[in-house]
Amino acid sequence: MANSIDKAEDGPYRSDNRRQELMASAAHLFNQRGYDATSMRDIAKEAGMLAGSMYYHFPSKDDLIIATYEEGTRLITEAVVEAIRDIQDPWDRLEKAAIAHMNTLFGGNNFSILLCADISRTAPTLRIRLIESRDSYDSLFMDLIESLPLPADVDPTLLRLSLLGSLNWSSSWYRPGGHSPTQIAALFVRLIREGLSTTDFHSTQ
Amino acid sequence: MANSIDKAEDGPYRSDNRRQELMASAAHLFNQRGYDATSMRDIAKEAGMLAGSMYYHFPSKDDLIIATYEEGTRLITEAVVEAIRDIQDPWDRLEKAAIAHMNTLFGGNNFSILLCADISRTAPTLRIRLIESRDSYDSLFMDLIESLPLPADVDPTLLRLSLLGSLNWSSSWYRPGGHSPTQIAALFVRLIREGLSTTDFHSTQ
DNA sequence: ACTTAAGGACAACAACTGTTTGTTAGGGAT
DNA sequence: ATCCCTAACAAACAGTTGTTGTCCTTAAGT
Repeated sequence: MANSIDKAEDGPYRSDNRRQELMASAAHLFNQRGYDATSMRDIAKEAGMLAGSMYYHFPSKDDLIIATYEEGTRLITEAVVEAIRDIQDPWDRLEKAAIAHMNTLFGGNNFSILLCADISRTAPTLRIRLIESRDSYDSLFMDLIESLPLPADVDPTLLRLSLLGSLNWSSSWYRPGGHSPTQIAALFVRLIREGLSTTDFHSTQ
Repeated sequence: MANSIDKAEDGPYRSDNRRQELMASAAHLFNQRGYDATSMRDIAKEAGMLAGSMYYHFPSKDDLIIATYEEGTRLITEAVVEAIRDIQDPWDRLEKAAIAHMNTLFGGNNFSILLCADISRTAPTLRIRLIESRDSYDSLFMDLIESLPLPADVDPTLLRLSLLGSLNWSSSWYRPGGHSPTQIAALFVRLIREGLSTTDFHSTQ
């Protein structure tokens, strides 16, 4: 299951092709230092090759960035879709989705968490491609939220932005050892579902 | 009121000192392109001087970054403190604080919105200084949240992170013309206060 | 065993990075 | 009228950036 990732397209590849390792190294460093602060030489060094050699696999740094980012959306989309497959209740679906979202972000895969980085300050050409990729994932949450029984005066888009804001912002403060990703996601969904009113109406569960 | 900003410390300055313009140009570009993608020459050009000349005002790029960032925390702290001064009710105080927060972010000052940029991927030396500055602002919200009547099973820290996550994430999607900063802030506070339960218990106000 | 292309090493590129240097025009106080 | 210091210019610094071309090695197909 590890040797067919992302070679969906075509072409003959040798068994010692290191495209995957390259992407993993890139994702790791992008997370650690950000896109700009990570040089092609840094990535190559971590992957055990020279900078110029990477241009066999990726025509430019931007293409490498896009590839890792899209791998991130692919993985997290897969996880969320799987998590809500058999759930019917709209609120439950949202909760399971949020939990899968968080567990994927902090579950060891270095790709999905790239989605949490703010891309609004990157170069326009690159940004457009990344936004495109993320939008397809966001629409998944949009559907979940529009399935909720909402008060008429609440904009579902604003609601999605609030939830995803809370969840994604966690990438800047989450550290293993405290609350688990599952706990965090469950609380954040509970917040927008029940609020914090201590009137005893909602103190159960 | 515009000529005494940030010259609180000491020293004789000439009336044509352009430190302020320099900081404004820097903040503008930092917001637009991010720290790394903004070169000293870019900033100097926007301010109408040469790169080397900036080193009279700031000993390094990091110092310039820190100065603009701290100006941002100063301004937003001022706005929030002012907004909650005469409010007593804990929930009202939180709401007014969130509203002041958002209005300052998008109110035209180019400094405060720097607080919304994710700094977890910047160079460690710089990051420490920025975190220090932001923590002092965050503690303001921590106090507001700890004053709320909270259920025992809700971690106030997690609550603060959820709210500030929602609010700050808006810097990546907010555009004038849609919902106002005030509306957005009010909704986000209402969410964690009442939730979205459509059981009619909380549909008043 | 031979051929071919995949995969990568290596060196060099021009452009750009933050920073430093030496120097100078001019405002402010004496 | 003098002198100091602010504020900026202009040019250069050494290092790093993404990228490219050329060359070599090696795995796979026949």
